[in-house]
Amino acid sequence: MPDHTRPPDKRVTIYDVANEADVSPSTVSRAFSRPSRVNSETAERVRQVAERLGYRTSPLARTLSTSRTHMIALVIADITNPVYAEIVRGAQEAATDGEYTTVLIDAQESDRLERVAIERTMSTVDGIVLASSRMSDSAIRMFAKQRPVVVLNRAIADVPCVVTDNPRGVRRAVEHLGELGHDHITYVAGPEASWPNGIRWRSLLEAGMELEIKVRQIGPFSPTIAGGERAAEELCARPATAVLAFNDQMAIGLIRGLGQRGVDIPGDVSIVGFDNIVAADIVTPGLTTVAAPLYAEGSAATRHLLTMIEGAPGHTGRPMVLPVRLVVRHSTAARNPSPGRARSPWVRQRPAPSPAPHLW
Amino acid sequence: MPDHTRPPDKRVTIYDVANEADVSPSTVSRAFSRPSRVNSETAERVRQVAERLGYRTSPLARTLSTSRTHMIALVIADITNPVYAEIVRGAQEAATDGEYTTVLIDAQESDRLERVAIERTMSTVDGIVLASSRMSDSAIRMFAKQRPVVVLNRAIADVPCVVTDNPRGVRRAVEHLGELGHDHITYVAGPEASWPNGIRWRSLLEAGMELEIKVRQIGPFSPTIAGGERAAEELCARPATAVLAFNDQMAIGLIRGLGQRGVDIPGDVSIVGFDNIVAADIVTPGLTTVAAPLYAEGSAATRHLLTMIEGAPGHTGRPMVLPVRLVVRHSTAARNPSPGRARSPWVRQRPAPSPAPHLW
DNA sequence: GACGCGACGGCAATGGGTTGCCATGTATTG
DNA sequence: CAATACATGGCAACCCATTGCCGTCGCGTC
Repeated sequence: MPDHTRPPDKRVTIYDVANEADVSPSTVSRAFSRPSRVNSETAERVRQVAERLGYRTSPLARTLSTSRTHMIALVIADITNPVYAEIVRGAQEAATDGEYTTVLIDAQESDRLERVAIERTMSTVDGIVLASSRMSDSAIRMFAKQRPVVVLNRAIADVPCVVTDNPRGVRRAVEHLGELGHDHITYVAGPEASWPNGIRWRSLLEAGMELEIKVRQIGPFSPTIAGGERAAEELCARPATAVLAFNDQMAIGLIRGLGQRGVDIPGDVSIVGFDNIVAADIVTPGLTTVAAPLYAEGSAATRHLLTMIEGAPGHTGRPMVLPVRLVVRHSTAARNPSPGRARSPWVRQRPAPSPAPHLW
Repeated sequence: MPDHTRPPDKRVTIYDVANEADVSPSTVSRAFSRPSRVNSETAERVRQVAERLGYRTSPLARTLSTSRTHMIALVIADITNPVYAEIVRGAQEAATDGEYTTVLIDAQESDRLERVAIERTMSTVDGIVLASSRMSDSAIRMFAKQRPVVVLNRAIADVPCVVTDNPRGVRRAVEHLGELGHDHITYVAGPEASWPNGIRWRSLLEAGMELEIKVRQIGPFSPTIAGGERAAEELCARPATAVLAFNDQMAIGLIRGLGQRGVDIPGDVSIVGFDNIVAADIVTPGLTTVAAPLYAEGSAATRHLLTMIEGAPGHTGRPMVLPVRLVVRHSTAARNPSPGRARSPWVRQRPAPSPAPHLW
């Protein structure tokens, strides 16, 4: 007789194992979830039987009684933005290490979409990482009341946060531009709902003050390549020699938009971005940018979330801040002495070439 | 007396509602999940009471009795590859429309990681979309036996598949290169475990046969920019005038790698990629590439999966094939008549510049 | 008036672990 | 040797909604 396993249409439960191993179901349960609570020999026997029967613990059933789903939600502002790829990786890794599964939510830059998606998912997850949330502080706090929440790239009182050192990043960028002779920097703003956008601008104000460099802001624009291209248009109306863009995608849009209008980069304008996405190394000229430890952001935030889920207080004091560094490439150069065209640095204005073929 | 809701530490269940509305729990349950099965007035009353008490149906408990989690897994080969962004979006949208939640799994180009992640998650989801799986056919079939599975970018007998029209895409690329005077095309291969890699090569063989263009293959290389750069090295040893790369990332790596070695693109070599990722429009020169309807891929696969979950047979006949188109940019040009340097088209070989600053 | 049928709603089992509490037996301590 | 402590394992309640099955009741029909 080959094997007398039970009818294959029925899944194996702790009761089956219990019968077979001659113990009670609770012992089987404990053998897996709290081995210390049961005699090691018994535990071993149970494990053997379970193995033989092909028993797999049902996470769903476990969930019902423990009300832990062992899932966390990772909410990102825009999956199309490559910055998030590494963040997601970092988060996944940390989650997997902790035996948690990650549900990814793409908010598509919409605070409404973000909110409804979270509402829909919240009851199914043990905690939430909000990466670059576009929601209001109060909305976030409301969620934080119902589930452990860690916020990434944003500082909110009373909610645990992980941020990068924006002030320092801006400072380094400004110093760099200052050393190149620029005495005026234009900030190309991203979404108003974006916290980094605000702090970058404020940091720029401050750094400008200290280093005696004038600053101004244009925007807001959408934090995409297209947004950067639109910013390029506007920039033409109010030329600048040095630009700090909210992020790399906008910076790349600027490079393209300005390039199409015959503006030389970095000859006429120096451009600095944020994030150091892969494409920053691909554009011509290579983009000088403030790099953040993306992977570390994702994993730090997630690890912190997991400790909160396990019951830790979730220290809400100062946000955890991660270091940044300036990556210098070729989109920044010494300020053009602009011989004789002080008022309007960009005199030549060749017609834009036919628009590039476009995406689906 | 302000309000006499039950102690706030306890969540509201159907039993609470049942008590309050003076019906049995089953009626409450039915009032929500099968309104037709209960008197409309009763249903309305129940709904009112539920509303007043702030009752929220617990998806977890529902899951246990229906054994439907209303979640699906979306497995992608590499979240770092921008192609997947749109696929994920399409899938999310379709899933959300069907009231399903998506669990994203990044396989990091590893078939082992892919398998263990799926094993870990399988019992928690109602179905799986496998986008560009790196697993073996048999592994996939095994999963398909346990849960509904739809495979994207790959054709496997007996498993529902969604693919893009690779043969046609390759054909168009070859025609394009042929028209430009190229009579020899080098295919730069991606991962051997990648199904599109295989079919693209076979399609190239076929198209070359018909159009009397010689073809050869080098590789495999990793399907990344770095992989393309390595391919560039190897390509230097065996020069070509026209290259078809497995995907855009490799094509971009080729452009950079060859460029650093002084090879002119498209003057000396024409390059065609696959996928039409955003960066294809950003490199210099713009990359000619075969574009696929990524969003549609994701949503089609997911919608099909959902119908299977709802009990549909999951037609496993021919795979569903989505159209592609060739996007011509500036990385392809008429074949250089190569005056006097027929044997070795790339004579000038300037020293590579210092390596670009690198990522974190 | 007897019978049949459909609408409505309740009972109780089900899904599969988890865990507080108690009982038993063995080991340690004074 | 009595008394207390600890290690083990079982009992049964619990998590919360779903659903097959049955009873009741009102209405229409022959």
